[in-house]
Amino acid sequence: MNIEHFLSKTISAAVNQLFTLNTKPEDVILQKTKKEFEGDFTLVTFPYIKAAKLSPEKTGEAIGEEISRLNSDISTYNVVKGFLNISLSTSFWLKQFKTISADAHYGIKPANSSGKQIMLEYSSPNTNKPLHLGHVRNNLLGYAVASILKTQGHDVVKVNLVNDRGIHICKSMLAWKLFGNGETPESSGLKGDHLVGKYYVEFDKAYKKEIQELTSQGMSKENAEKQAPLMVQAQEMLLKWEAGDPETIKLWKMMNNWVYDGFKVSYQKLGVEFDKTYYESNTYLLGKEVVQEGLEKGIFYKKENNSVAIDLSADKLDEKIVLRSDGTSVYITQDLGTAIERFKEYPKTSQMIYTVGNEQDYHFKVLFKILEKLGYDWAKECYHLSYGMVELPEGKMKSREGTVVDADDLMDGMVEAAREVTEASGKIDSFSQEEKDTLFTTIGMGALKYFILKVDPKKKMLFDPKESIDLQGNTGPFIQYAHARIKSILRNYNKPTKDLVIEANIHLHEKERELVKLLYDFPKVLEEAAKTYNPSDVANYTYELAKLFNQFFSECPVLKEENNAVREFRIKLIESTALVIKNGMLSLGIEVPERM
RNA sequence: GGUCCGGUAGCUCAGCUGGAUAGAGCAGCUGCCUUCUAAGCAGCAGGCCAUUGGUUCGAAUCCAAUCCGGAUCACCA
Repeated sequence: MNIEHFLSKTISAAVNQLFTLNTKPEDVILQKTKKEFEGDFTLVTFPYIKAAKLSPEKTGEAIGEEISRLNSDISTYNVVKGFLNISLSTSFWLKQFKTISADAHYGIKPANSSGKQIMLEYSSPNTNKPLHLGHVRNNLLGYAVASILKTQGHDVVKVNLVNDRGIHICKSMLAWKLFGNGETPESSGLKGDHLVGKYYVEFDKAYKKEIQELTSQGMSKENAEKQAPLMVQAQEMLLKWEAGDPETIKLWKMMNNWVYDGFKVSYQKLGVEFDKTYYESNTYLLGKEVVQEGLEKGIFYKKENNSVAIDLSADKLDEKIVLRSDGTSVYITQDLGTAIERFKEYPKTSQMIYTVGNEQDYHFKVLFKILEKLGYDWAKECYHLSYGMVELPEGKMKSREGTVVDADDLMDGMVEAAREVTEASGKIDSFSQEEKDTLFTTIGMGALKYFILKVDPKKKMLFDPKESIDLQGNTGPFIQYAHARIKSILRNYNKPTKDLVIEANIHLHEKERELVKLLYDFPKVLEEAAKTYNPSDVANYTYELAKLFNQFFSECPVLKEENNAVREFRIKLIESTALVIKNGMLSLGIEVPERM
């Protein structure tokens, strides 16, 4: 039921006949007719005027006449300069809509029906600090892309790779040991991840002070950074950890568990989840065999100092070290090992997607290239879902310096803002307290999620904490509101809608026709978003649909419509609209309320 | 310096596989609630699409150069 395709066929047949051309249907470029003009689809006639030996207008007329003759679904056409605007008949659109409204899963393919399994990694936090706005973008983006891929029938395995080891955790541990006085989440009343983050900041403050003292004594900045007692101690702690020192491991486990307790709460508020969680403490040694394998295949080479490297200069990626001279792994070694391990663990997986910020673009180019050179055929299916940084008006966020927008604060603030607006409206006075709280969360989180997801992932985005996220206009709550309005009408109707018949001979209001046309686009939008890993397509589409519904709502009565056939069509129309809004939003990880 | 990404209304963003008069929202100004939810609708105002050249019947969109901003080029992760 691809309309463009069958129109293209008609058009190519027409131009081939008229102008003795050999155009294929896929060469015909159709676009949606702009709002200011009458029509459903537009053909630009310039490409044909040469063969036609006619003016653009006459060419358009000729094609229009011929396709109307060939295809009875084309009701009228008009020509404006070099543009042929084609209108399909109302009965044709109603036929399309009948199919749409009969499909309870319109646009959504059955679970696991594609036969393709995709592993998608996202979130991947460090355990030395709480989540901030940057992580929020990562989590929401990863979860949304996973959901969108699921609408295409793919089996998506969501994985988290927790960075639970390394020097940064040792910094928090050391600071807690030195300055913490045994403080715990219970004793401080702080959420575990926030408590650990507090000591990460403490470390940095004390460390900076040490550096300053040393440099004022005449030491170079570089040396001071290395020789500051705190840094030396942190390094020692890391060595102890790697050696399995019981006391260090005990401290590490305790503090990491505080963090996990905290993350659990944040993840739940964000509404994200994972099928599998990996920990770097288990994977950081992986990849050494891979290096051996690469050496044997001659893909890697040993340098004089015993480190192992690969030359990627032919691919414009320079030389890259894959093993240090002391034989230990670098970051990319782990990633190589982990990737290979995962494909062994999930043999059905044919693609791996990494949701990681664009500051690591280079890293992933190198990673995929090495995997390819090692001969893993799935390497070309690996994809770096690279997203832009979230910036504040004063620039990048820095955890160490505390210039971050905390994820928990942000979420709580949004829910609170939703509460204020909702209570002021007085529309939910009959709700129970529990229903109210759920609604505030739905709206507040809807606003936050939509705000982030409507922006093209590739682009960096700006967030100004002084200007709170809007609840009006192009926002999540605007879309949620349209859904709630429809549900309200359907509640008032209070009868089953299943047996309502869509009559073929009703006249369509302009907004009704637009709604049908826009609903028709939904499956393509999801498909495209899945193909390009871009939730913003779905977000923008859903907003367009909600806006169009609001226009329809103010111009067309539903329950008060006196003509039976029209009224019943409208009920079906808004029912499908609500379903598409809901499924569009759910594919972004955003809930829609029945009432608000 | 090399590579990559970006520069569209006062602000935040769409549009970028070339097509008609460049779109939304916010902020500002006007109207519209005794009628299915006004978190809404209708309207006004706001633009040398960074600059310059090129390709084309046609360029915000493609190409080149320049300017501005950011990222990256570790035996860090």
